[in-house]
Amino acid sequence: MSHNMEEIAARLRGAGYRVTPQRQLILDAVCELGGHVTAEAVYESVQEIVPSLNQGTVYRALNFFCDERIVTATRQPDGRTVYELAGQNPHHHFVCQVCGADYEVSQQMLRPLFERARQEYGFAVEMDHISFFGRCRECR
Amino acid sequence: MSHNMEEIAARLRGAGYRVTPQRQLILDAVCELGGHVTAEAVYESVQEIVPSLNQGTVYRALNFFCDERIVTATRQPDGRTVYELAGQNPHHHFVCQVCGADYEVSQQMLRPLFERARQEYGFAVEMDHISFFGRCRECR
DNA sequence: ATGGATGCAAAAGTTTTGCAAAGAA
DNA sequence: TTCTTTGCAAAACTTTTGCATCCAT
Repeated sequence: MSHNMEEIAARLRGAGYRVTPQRQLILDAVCELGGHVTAEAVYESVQEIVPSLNQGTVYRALNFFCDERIVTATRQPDGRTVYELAGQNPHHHFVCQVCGADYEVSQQMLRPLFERARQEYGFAVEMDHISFFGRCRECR
Repeated sequence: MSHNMEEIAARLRGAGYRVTPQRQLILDAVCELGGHVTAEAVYESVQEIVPSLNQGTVYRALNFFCDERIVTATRQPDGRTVYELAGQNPHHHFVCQVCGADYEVSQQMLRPLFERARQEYGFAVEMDHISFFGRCRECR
């Protein structure tokens, strides 16, 4: 998956935000590292290019991108937050707790569950990026 | 929901663990506070009875009970961990992000999803206590 | 030039841990 | 008595924040 920086940059500038080299680097890192990435991994990655780039900046940028729906954040059971480029359509994950294998799951697959939640409880699930942890075929 | 301390105590002793007043108090607190409880809330609760009881002890006891499958832990989006007495049968939650309303959801309701995960991906979901966040009927 | 973003460092918030003392079995 | 658990305090870990400076627009 990749991101179109031109388009994103235009949108951010239009909203009064600024497109800085730091933000671009950080978004590139999220993209290139792929899958679920920790803030720590992003920090280490961008620091190889610009050693002066600060951890606080990484967190602020990641939170900013989350607010702007450019990336999504997921809390893992271990307490850390992982980030991922937000695709055009929401999706979810099956993540193997043993080997880390990561299967992307379409929103459609959860629809029956969400539909039942709405019908039986009047409850609207508002999570657009759920990770289900378990074991993959190889690790069972 | 309640817990049978006699039974739990016997099992723990049988496994070589010790049943201390602190552990009993902490388990009572999880039970009486009901629903999803933070370690902080447990700490405050037990401290009213035994002011010298330490925070570290609370965390150690809660982790211990999790290991023993006597309570379950859930990471919230805000980063805190909430605990709950583990029922005899696993269940899940719909939690309203606005008012905190908490609907218990049977394992059965998630079974079709888990079944598809197994069939289509060979993936075995191993979460026995998932919280889905969203909005309840009243808060929509 | 203007005000949003960064760097730096300190702090906040939650959870863990080393160690000596206490206490359950 | 033995070995687990507690209390205490310090630390670990992730994330946030105040403020002066910098820089994208």
